[in-house]
Amino acid sequence: MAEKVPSWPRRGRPRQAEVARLAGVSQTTVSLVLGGNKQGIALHEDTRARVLAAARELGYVPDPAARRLAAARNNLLGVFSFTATFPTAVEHSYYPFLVGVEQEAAAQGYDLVLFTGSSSGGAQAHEPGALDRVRLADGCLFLGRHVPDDQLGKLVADGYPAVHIGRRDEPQGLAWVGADYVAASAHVVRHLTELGHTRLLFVREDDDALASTDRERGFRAGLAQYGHEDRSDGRAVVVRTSHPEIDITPEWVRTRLDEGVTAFVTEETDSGAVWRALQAAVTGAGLDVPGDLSLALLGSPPADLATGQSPTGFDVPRADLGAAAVRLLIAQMSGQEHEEPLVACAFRPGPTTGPPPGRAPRQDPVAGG
Amino acid sequence: MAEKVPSWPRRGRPRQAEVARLAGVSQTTVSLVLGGNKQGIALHEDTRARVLAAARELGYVPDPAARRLAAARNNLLGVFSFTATFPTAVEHSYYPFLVGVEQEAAAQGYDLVLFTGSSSGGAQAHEPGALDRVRLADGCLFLGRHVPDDQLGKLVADGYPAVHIGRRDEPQGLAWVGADYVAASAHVVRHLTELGHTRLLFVREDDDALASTDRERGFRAGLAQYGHEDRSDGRAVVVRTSHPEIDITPEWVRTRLDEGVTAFVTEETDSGAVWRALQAAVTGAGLDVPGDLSLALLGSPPADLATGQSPTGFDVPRADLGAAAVRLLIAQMSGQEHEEPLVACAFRPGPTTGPPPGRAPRQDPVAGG
DNA sequence: CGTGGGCGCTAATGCGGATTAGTGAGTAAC
DNA sequence: GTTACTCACTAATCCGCATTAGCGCCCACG
Repeated sequence: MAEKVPSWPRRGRPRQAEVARLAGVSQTTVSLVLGGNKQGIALHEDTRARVLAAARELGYVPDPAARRLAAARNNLLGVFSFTATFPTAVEHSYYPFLVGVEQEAAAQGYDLVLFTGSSSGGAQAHEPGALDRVRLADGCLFLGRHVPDDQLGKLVADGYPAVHIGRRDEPQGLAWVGADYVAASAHVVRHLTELGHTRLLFVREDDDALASTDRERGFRAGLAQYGHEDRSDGRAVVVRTSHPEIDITPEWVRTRLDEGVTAFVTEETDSGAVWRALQAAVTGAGLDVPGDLSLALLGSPPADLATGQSPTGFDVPRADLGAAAVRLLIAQMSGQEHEEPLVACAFRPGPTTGPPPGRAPRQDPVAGG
Repeated sequence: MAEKVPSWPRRGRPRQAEVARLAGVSQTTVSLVLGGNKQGIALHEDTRARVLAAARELGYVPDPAARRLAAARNNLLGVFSFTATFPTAVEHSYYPFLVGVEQEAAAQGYDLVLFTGSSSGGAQAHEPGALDRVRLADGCLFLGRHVPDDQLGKLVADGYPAVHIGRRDEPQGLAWVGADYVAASAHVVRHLTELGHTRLLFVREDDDALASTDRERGFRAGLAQYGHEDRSDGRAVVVRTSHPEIDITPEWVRTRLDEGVTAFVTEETDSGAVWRALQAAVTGAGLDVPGDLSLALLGSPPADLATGQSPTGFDVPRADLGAAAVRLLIAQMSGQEHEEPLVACAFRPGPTTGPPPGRAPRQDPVAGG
């Protein structure tokens, strides 16, 4: 009869038992010696040396699986995203986050496990139980808004360490890290104010993502803080549009300018539609930026427009967010309390803003700055 | 006395034993049901259902380490790169490969474990044993030329499933997948031949990377195959330069043209120096492409020049390579023999090639095509 | 009315290493 | 010459799961 011979592990790689035999000691002793004997058990120096020699001679390497089984942890952090983590379409890529995640994870001695919504032989993330796979890791990071609430909630309720990248309210108790859009947006308002602008207009798409809402809040807060409130005459400071390419025409822009608006602020979105429309309209109207008006973008321009110099605005520190998420997750795993979940965005000076027409930039610092 | 309670794992994560208790069966039965009962042991359908329900309710997920220890598989594929997997500098990014790796792995029901050279609490990849971490996964993909040979060789010798992305000779017996530069380069020669070019010049940097060597081989093979051999008068068909920006001047290009060269072929490199120099020289000489001469690039242009339309040449199918690597790895894990390790490059028509000056493109297919 | 044979399920064991509770030998103390 | 302790090391267990041998039970067959 054929011997039953396991395909892989039995080949070559020596066990502690083999080392023990060669050194003339027990497996326990080998484990002790190679494990550094943290429990301080008395061991003769000669024995130690013999074991070490034997291990070296056989080329012993511990089996990580066995080690982790015994140690009850695997030094693995999960990263789960509903969509492919590495989509072909670059604009939806999580890559920038992963840069930070990987660095921080590596620094903390963790490896990463990538779970994708479509993995596990066709199981989709919305199927019940699809998220359970992540339990394989010591803790898990979640990206994207499509992760199903109920399943995530269950993990959290079980006390499984989980951190969402991006602000998220839904599953109660879910930890998250997010960019401080409010402060960053207010900063842009401050910048424009310092340049001398007195009437700013925020143009946003008509959806209610938290990221959009936060930016609007920051914009309004900035207006209030930097003294735009009193100059307002009741006209809207924020406009919404669901069809930027239709609504935002050269005429529309001209009309706004006639009303006294000198600076337009808009936000980064998946499509970048508003930013595109605004640029097209301004160009179409034959206007000069920043000569005739200033433009600011709360976030980064769409990838396909990112070739030249970026417009004034701020950068979402995606790598920092990833790193912060890892730190928060690890803190959570070791039972520590939350760190600060908000990460500051970096203000980005740019060529699209300048003093309003016929006005020199203010030299004095704005109040409340 | 205080109960002995391990910090994390005992929390939340259910064991088969818990599932068994809930379902009112033994741990063995749970293992059988969840493991797909490959041994064909008779199990009542009701029992099966109860176990499944219990497992779902508890959110059971197998411990990969335990699974691996007991059965030697955990549906995890490793991805190891010496440098950070997500480097900040995009040009060295493994991203394109990962796109394919992730897709194929997901399709095959595997999750990915990312190992990095700098992980594991500061252990560096050149330290002995640094690569052993990958043994947690069922098999591992390796990227980059800096993976230490000796350690990789040891894994391979141990029969650990490993596949290198990119051709690699060094550790004996290491499987790899690579792009078929030879065929693709020959194809470019064919294309130029069909356009009517009779004297082609291959300009390459002075290094001996396998990728470069293969392209030259393909170029030469193409010359032979498409009938350039007999038209040769002994002049070099390949030139090497270690300082492209110095050697390749407008005058140099003019001289080559005077010698009868009508098409220049060069290759993708990290820096893209030859391609840059060639473009600069052609522009400097006031020559028109493809009116006065044709240019072809064996690979992709450097990222910063990739804005417009890409030159004639071919694309390295990085995503396909990643996917092929996964397939090869899985085949290896299941004991099957090697698949074809070479992946075809896609010929990329482009605006930089056309008929040579004063000559209409050939209408008849070339011989041997 | 044995008994052979599914059927449905479980006890027992092992994977490789970490940990805990000892065990035996030697020495010191009373 | 017991008792008391150290010292140096090991037997036994456990981690979580997969696998194997085998145990009752019920039915059919002779």
